[in-house]
Amino acid sequence: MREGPDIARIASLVGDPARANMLNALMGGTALTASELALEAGVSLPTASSHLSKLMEGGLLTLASQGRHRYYGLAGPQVAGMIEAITGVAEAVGPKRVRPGPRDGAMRVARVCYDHLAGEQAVAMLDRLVEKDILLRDDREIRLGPSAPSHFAAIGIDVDAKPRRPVCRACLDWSVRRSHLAGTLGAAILDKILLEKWARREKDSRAVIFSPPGKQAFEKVFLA
Amino acid sequence: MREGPDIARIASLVGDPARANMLNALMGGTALTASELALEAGVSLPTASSHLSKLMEGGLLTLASQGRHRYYGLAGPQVAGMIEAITGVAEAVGPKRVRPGPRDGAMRVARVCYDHLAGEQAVAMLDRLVEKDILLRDDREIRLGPSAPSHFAAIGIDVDAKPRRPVCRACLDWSVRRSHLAGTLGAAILDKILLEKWARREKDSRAVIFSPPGKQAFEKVFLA
DNA sequence: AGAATGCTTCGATAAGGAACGAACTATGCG
DNA sequence: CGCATAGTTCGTTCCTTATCGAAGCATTCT
Repeated sequence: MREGPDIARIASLVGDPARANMLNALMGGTALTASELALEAGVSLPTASSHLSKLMEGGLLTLASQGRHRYYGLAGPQVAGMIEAITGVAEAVGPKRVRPGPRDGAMRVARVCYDHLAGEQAVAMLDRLVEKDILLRDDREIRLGPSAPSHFAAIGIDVDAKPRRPVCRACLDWSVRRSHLAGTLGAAILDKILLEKWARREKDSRAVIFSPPGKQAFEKVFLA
Repeated sequence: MREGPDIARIASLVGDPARANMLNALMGGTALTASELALEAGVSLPTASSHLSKLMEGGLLTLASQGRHRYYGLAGPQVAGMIEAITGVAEAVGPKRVRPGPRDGAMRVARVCYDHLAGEQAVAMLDRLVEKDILLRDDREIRLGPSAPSHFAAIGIDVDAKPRRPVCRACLDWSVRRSHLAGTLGAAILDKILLEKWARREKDSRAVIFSPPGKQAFEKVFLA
């Protein structure tokens, strides 16, 4: 009965269906209000509020107050990674509650993971960027290559601004068991994809659907 | 309230303190009996048994019956990875319940992760093996290099036997945020380390303590 | 100021599940 | 064959916690 980090505390926070639904919704990357999360989890507003304060106290969420709106979001990439890991196990072990339909297929191809793109497309993109030495990877560490600033500047992404968060980070992909690109650069690329309307977010899902021309444009820029 | 994989179910299995302690104990890699796990979790035998059947039903454990002994073990590397991910969050978020003492330091340097070595030593080892082209890594995928068979044969490890489980696999390290070597090769190397008595397992802990000559020998073989 | 929205706190209820002792099954030993 | 050890099942008790309605704050709009 040794005392390590309190893993049961964290796991039990995720272990409630209502809270799990909320966290899952937040994996979409956008911060949501208490009412939206209540709807998402299928509980009343007071109940949701209670859950949210527990998640806050547990350090899994961050809160941004804007006037009378209070936006809840995942506390960070590490939390998002944990949720993906649990999802992976649930997926593998689960009694195939949903047969792999077209929606699951879409999730496998491309989905939002917290604030960046995940799925086969994202894995392929990272591979190609590394192959072209635009990014340099050494294990989990990913660094910008010499040609990165000009390459990304050409598509309107500034990688020179140095924010608190790392620019590049590898994030593990449960569907493909490979890594894809996270960090501010990963987030910026997802922004770009949605801004250019190369793809749209599936309503009420983390799936990202590329339009045929959008896919071509994406591949031209990132997989060429 | 969309229906994905049942993440709450899995998380709530880990979310009970008794079960969390059991899983944590099993992260040591050796399968344990119900009585041992009961002791570990600080509960009575019937209680432990009940928890164990829940974990079994949830697909998190495997059971190997040997006579009147029933050995429980983690269901696989994916489950182990999930536990490490949750541990990482708990560690980061946790109210520093235990100040980083010598034991924590040891865990950071080298520890057992399921069936292979983790920690700074393990990360350094993988880096070096890749650097020497004995292993080839491309993202999470790790393959054997041409010189691998002879190199490992020299220290009594046969990498040509092809079992079901992959020979090489990257496993994420919460203490260092980098990957170390898992898979059958990772397991074989840990075996080797313990067999040669280069290091000993800390009693009741996942920490692995190298003796001064053992550390030299290890570095000569794997970090040279 | 007054009304309306967004959210949290309070209080009561109810359900789930963790705990243990006792009884039961199964394997191994003399 | 009996006794001991390892483990599961059963039944009961008890505590935790999820839930919602009603009431209370806070912020914005008119």
